[in-house]
Amino acid sequence: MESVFEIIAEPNRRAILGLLVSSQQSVGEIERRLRMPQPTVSKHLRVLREAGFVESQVDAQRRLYRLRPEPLQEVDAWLAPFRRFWSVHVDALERHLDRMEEPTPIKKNKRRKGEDR
Amino acid sequence: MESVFEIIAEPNRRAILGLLVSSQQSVGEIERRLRMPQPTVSKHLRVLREAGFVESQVDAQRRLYRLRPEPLQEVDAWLAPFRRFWSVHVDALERHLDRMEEPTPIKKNKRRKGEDR
DNA sequence: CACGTATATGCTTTTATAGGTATATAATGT
DNA sequence: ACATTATATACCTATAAAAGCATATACGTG
Repeated sequence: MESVFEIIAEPNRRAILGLLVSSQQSVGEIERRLRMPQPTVSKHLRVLREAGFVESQVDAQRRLYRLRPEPLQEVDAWLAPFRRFWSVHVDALERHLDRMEEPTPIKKNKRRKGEDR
Repeated sequence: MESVFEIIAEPNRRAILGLLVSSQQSVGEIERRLRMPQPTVSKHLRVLREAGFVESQVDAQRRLYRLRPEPLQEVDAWLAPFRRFWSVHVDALERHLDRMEEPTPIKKNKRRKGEDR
């Protein structure tokens, strides 16, 4: 499990991260809220911990897990160039739609055979 | 392969998306630039296409693939609550570091056994 | 010290997916 | 019609990882 992307590919792990974003939780709380077997929770928490997504603090027999920002920031950073891409394309779409406002000569269908979408 | 997260978990697919962000490419161009066997490229492109990350346009024997924004925007949307989380925590860290500027009484090590990080 | 509670780990089985190689399909030019 | 180029797909194998269950470890309390 090398990359942060593989870590967040697992739905249960995303659910756990989603829980922890509001506040820290014990393993048992996560177990109850997500209705997930305890070993499953512990195993996913281990993966998340070793990848730096969460850290734990001992509180008697409990372990309180809380979020750490770095790995998700890494995902955020990876998205940066694509954000630029799609803002450009929203602009292009808007310009296109603007042109649609004009008198509207009816166009022929120019789609070619084998082209999708 | 249900979720967008599983799709981008694969490094070759992320590489392909990274290539396409600048401009559309044919399968052969992707193959050469990423030094990836052609069937590998085609298979990953199929996955990406079926998940809506890319679309293709026929150009003679070639197929030109280009990016579509929606699935990555979905990832971006998933990150939103975490962004709020880490901006809060950067603030907290800053306040903490500010306090460190003060006269600095030497503290004892309070870490408990079994606590990580 | 025995017991209950909380969490972690070990083992086994199942499943999904990526890679490799060969081959199929499609379009083009001669 | 045939050869060439470009891309897609089929089949097989290897591998990794998730789930389930049992069990181990750790702490706290009577």
